[in-house]
Amino acid sequence: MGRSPCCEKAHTNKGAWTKEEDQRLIAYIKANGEGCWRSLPKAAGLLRCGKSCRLRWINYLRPDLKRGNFTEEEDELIIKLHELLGNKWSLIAGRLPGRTDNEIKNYWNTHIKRKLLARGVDPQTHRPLNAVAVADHQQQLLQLQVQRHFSAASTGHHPHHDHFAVPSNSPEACSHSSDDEPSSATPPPPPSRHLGIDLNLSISLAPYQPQQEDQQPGEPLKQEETASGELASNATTVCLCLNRLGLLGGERCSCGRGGAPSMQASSHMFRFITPLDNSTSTTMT
DNA sequence: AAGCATCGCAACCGCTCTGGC
DNA sequence: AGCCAGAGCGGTTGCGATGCT
Repeated sequence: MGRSPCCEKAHTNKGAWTKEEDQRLIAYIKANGEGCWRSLPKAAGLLRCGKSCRLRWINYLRPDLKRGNFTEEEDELIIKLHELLGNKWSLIAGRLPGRTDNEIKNYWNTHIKRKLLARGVDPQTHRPLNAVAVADHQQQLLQLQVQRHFSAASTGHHPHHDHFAVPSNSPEACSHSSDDEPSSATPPPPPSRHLGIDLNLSISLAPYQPQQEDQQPGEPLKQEETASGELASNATTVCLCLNRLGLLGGERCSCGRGGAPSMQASSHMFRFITPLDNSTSTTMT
């Protein structure tokens, strides 16, 4: 049977958008907001498919887009995020306010790849080129875990509205021993960090908060403490670490964020703390 | 100046995921 | 449970701009 096409291709324009089309789209979205892309072109008087309208808006016309060159700090952040997430451009874009997945993807392919190669680093594995073959398997495992974790958790809203940090590679990122049993000799985990960036995974229903002015690039976001009052008080963090998702055999989580992950109306923050050690990788099939 | 090669980015395509029925 | 529409994502393509011969 097959799916009906997203638009009536015979009667739609293709190729570059004209100024007039842009104006129509902007005017319509300003008046009516985003949503229902399929019906938007007709309503806005555009001979475009809804998908094309969405892309044009998200990648080019959105008022909060930051046009212009990427900074050195953005470069490094993209590299670090890519090392952890792989080609999950929308997730990476979620950490770069004003940048789109498409923009980052293009920038990666045209600039950063070359930059890494010049450094003697493989752009896919982020390992020294001569060590790529050896490390390839391990890196793929790490990326697979992270990607699966994200895909299980972050679907449903535009990445621009996601606030997340990167999951930890540290097995200690979240203790998965029982609350009831005193935890083993393992000391309380340090703030989860990896490659110099915050490794706590938080997805918020609230819009992404840009880094604070005084915050250094690559430094963990301080949203919970610094996004002051409103967000901090409203953001009930819900633990969604893997064992609560049933991926580690249902052990009880003792990360202190868990409890019953009741999705209260005030629960605007979801935290993912993932133990990504070798033992878990085998369970995540 | 013309022709060709390369680069960079906007846009498209095909697929997956999700939610509603 | 299965189907379908809508939305979103990542890979790829097309084409204008730029550089080189």
